[in-house]
Amino acid sequence: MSFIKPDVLFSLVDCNNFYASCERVFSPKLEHKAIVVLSNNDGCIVARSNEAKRMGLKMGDPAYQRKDFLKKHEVAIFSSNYALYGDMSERVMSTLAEFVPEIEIYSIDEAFLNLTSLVQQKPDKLALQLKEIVKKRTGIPVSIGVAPTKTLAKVANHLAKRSAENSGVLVLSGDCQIRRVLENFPVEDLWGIGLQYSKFLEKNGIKTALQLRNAPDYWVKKHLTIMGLRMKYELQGISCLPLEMAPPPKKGIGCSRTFREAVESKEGLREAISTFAARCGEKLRQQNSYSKVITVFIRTSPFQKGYYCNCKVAELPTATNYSPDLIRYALKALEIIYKANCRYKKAGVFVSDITTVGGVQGNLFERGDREKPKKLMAAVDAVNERMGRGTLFFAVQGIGGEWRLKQEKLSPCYTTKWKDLLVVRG
DNA sequence: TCTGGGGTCCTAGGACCC
DNA sequence: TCTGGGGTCCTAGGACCC
Repeated sequence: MSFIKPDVLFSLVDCNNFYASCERVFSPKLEHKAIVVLSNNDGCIVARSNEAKRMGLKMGDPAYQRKDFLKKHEVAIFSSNYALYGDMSERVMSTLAEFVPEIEIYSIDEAFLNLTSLVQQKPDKLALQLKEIVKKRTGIPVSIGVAPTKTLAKVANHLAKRSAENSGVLVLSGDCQIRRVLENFPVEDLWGIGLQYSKFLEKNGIKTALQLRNAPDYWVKKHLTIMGLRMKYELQGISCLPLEMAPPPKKGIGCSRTFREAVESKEGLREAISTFAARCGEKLRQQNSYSKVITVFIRTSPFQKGYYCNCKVAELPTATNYSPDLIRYALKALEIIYKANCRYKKAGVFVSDITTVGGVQGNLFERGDREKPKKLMAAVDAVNERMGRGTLFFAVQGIGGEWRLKQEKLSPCYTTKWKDLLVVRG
């Protein structure tokens, strides 16, 4: 029995080792060299070039535990440079969009494409062309999987990446081929199967994607929820997950950081919390929405004795995206949960109960001009957009401070700062 | 000494309404 | 024909993704 509708064709384009590849684009001497990129505060390894993967470096390895190893093997180390990666991502995505109008930008380094209307050409040829043009224009290597559903396109992509012989492109078509592939595909590598589910499935004798595909509907739904059932159908070639071309507005927005050094003073925390609240405001304004609930949390290191973690959820009198308001209420919340003599290592601010511009509830007791704060924020955002984030900020956010990021191995912002522009010598 | 950050969705269970 | 507490909202918690 075949469920395959040959007229629908999804593709997943995934940048190979994205952060590491971005760094390599601007340092060609790193070609064929091992590269790792670290998380904020140079904490953990979050990206690795193939060479680094082959050395046994793992995603999430704490950097300090690997310091000697990295040095000994002359691994190139970078702090995360999100300005660079974000800009490179835009270049990759706009290149793809130029050739395939139906595109869903799924993450900073992945996009789903709908190739259905483009398969006058053979899909494998088309995918290969896309891969080449992206590499040529941006310098970023990508892998491409093509299949009748998103979940199968993920499978195809996974295999394309791992086998050199299909040159980074794999088209899955026909139920026979799909079954053959799924029979050898570990269930834990499926999109939507994490550690807990894979342990559970293993215990129940399900080790391959094909076994999951063949499990009874009611059993899958009972234990893996409706999401699991959808996944099962998708593995059968029945598309349940449509392409989402316009990202829906976020339902919650947050900003949190681990501090470079522990913070004990209330003043230090006030700076950090103000900065996070202001950032939440920026993000809200970016998607034209307002929030009515703000949550503040602070915590000490969970790896140390005397762990303290607390949060305060506060309802705002009226939905807002005005940074001074958000800062004011966040600091009020901080007062309630702050405990002296703690070495705080992390803090954050979340905003939720988000409404769109038109949905704001007025407040009877609200005073003053509604337009003025709006104009002020628009002006601040415009300056920061042009001159770089943090050019204009509120005094309470402070400058310096032990909580700010450690980024000792930061590469230049080659594509977003004039002063960092790459200089080519003849 | 040193261990990231930002999201999504689903379900169960309780409160409350009729 | 079958003849039963049902429906809605909210929250906490747990799974997942990159």
